[in-house]
Amino acid sequence: MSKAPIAKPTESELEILQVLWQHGPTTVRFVNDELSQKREVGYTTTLKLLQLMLDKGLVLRDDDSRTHVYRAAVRQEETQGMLLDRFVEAAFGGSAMKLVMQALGNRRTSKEELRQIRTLLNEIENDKPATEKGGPDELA
Amino acid sequence: MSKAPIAKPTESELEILQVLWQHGPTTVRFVNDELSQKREVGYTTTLKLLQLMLDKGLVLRDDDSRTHVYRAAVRQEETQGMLLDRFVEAAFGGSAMKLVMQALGNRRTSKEELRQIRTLLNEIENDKPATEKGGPDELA
DNA sequence: ATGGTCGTACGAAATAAATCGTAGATAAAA
DNA sequence: TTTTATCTACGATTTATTTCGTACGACCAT
Repeated sequence: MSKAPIAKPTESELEILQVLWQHGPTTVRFVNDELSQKREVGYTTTLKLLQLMLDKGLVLRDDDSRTHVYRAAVRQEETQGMLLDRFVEAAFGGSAMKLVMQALGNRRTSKEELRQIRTLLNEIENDKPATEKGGPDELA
Repeated sequence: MSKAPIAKPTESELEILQVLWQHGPTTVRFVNDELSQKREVGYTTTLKLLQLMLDKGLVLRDDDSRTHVYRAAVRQEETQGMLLDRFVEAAFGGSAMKLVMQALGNRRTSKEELRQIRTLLNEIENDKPATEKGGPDELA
């Protein structure tokens, strides 16, 4: 199990990763179009970001054709978990509980969501392998 | 409505706020000592940070005596909530559910904590019925 | 008083992150 | 073929954040 020290993506990089996670391998143009729906971003800015991310190992690219195709090199869950750890530490003094309480307390949560959480709680309490880490390994 | 647009604290500023929230009004020296327990920080660095935070309105200070006393100007829950919103948006594409699931799933949570959450879930379900707010719904 | 300590103020350097302009190659259109 | 559009590379700038040096005044113990 190689635990490669994943670089922490910056906010902009995370935006890009979201696009790649959601849409799969794609071009700079596509990513830029996606980002542009939310805010104004120059094409070369997105390009530069992707190039930096390539250096950092956050993405991989296929440059067979002139128009390169980028894809995420880090898993969504893994990355989110890492960011969550840092965030909990930074904003909630390390208490994941407080975060959860706040997230649940100050938000409208649907019955269905509450049910899901109860189910999860049961799984955790029953020492179940709670998280199905399985999943197809289609990265890297 | 005094909805003063609270400035988003940076990571370092947040560290300082944590100290102020936890210990109440205190001096630069004390804050710096606290921070120094985790990592190396110069005294004037902490001082400068606090001065910048004063400008931003994140803290207030009593400079009656030579040794100034700083205190948080923003409330903990409010600030954490704001940061949480941003974080959920940036890292989890807006889905607080996913965040909670991940926070609960990937962590060893004590029985006591689980109990607290159940209690909270009950409160939410009874006291404050989940309001189906008509905002942009995230897919959970 | 006077030397040493502790405090604030503040400019500025060091670092990190995001943005953009321009050059040059390739492809597609006219 | 000439022109126009598209793409990558990459330096440079801008902006945000963090860090620190230095000056200088106040306090304290001798």
